[in-house]
Amino acid sequence: MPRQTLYPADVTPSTNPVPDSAEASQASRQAEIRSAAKTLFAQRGYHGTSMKDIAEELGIKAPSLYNHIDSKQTLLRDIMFETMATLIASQKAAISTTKDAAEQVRRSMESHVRYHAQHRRETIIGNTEIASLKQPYRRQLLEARREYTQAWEELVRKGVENGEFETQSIPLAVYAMLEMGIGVALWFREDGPLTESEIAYIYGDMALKLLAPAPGGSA
Amino acid sequence: MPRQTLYPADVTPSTNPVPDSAEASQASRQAEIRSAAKTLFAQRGYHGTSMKDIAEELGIKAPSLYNHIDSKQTLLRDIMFETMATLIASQKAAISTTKDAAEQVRRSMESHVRYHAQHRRETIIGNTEIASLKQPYRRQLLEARREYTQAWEELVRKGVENGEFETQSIPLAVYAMLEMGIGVALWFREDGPLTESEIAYIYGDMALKLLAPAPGGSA
DNA sequence: CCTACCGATCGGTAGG
DNA sequence: CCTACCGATCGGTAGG
Repeated sequence: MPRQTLYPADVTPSTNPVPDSAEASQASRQAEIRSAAKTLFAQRGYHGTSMKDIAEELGIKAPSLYNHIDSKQTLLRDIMFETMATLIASQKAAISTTKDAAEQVRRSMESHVRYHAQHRRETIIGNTEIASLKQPYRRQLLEARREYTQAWEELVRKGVENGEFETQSIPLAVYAMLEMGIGVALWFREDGPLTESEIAYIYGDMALKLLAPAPGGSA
Repeated sequence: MPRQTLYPADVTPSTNPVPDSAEASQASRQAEIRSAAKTLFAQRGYHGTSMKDIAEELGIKAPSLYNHIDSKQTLLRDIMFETMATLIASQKAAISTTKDAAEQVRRSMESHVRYHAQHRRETIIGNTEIASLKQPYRRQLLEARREYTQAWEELVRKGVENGEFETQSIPLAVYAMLEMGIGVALWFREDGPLTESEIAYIYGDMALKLLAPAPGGSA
């Protein structure tokens, strides 16, 4: 929807493997705008960032942005939806290669933590700017979040039913695990004392400890 | 600093146990403004809320607010600092009544969760509007946060040293515990399926599970 | 507590 | 991609 091409969506010229240069530069300019917006929205907030700020980041004037995007609001919307879609897809990929609940939780947590370590700007925007997203987009985004949470709850429920896990509350355990992983985005530094992989592993371990059955057993 | 009285700070008339009515209504009006600001900042964000919005909540015009407050920025600052001070004080109170590390962690977590369940607006503002806080206040607030985090780390370190706890990383375990408790503010509802006390207890348990030594022992 | 008002800035459009 | 410009709104002040 945000992408402007010379063709309507149903007549995309799929025969040309190399996009013509006008189209390519349009797309790359959009990517540059989106990246500048991510940096500034994360730093100053949506309402704290002006279109002029974004334009200056690219060395152009604010009105020129509108040759590439529809509005400030669609810029925010596209950033937030892309983020949720990527997160959901990465979890699906992570759990597809095993059937064991504990292993699925470990891989989900590692994927979750890696995503948030790699997408710090997007995470900050996602946590901070939900209120800045107008309807119906806000509702739709919360639905996408709900979908993600529910996938986690089903995973944990499966493990509880087969005795691998034990918890006083499945939803609370899931909220706790998701929230602690999101928090990684707030402090992770690529040049920090721990690598992304080390952190992902430790968080995977913590998730399993949270769900571990009591030593004595419950039966 | 935000409080306006008829007297300079060093000649407050402490002999009068009942504040005179002008002073009292000044103070209560300030409290009303701060409460309206908390609600709106949490809902729409700092930059998304205008002084006119806040004034309308009280049925007055925007310029009248300036009889009670210095600026929009000091309003935000006071909200955020009050929040951190309360949180730190409540943890100190929570750990003062026992010396056992596990029990201190449990009580800290319960206190942490209760605070965030009870102060949802303040938590949202605290997580969302750090960037809106100008220097030197932003720096000072982050220092206060650091103080809180360090108190937790010392608690956990003590438990690790005496063998009550086991973790691959003290700071990561602390970040995880703090973040999961903060998250309670995002979904807690007073009329929800679990009471604040039930949630606090479950989170206390989760904190201890996170720090539990492996069943086999490490020595 | 109000009205009247300030300069600054906002997102966005027109038109080239 | 630009300049010129729009109406709207912002935080805050003056003065009563």
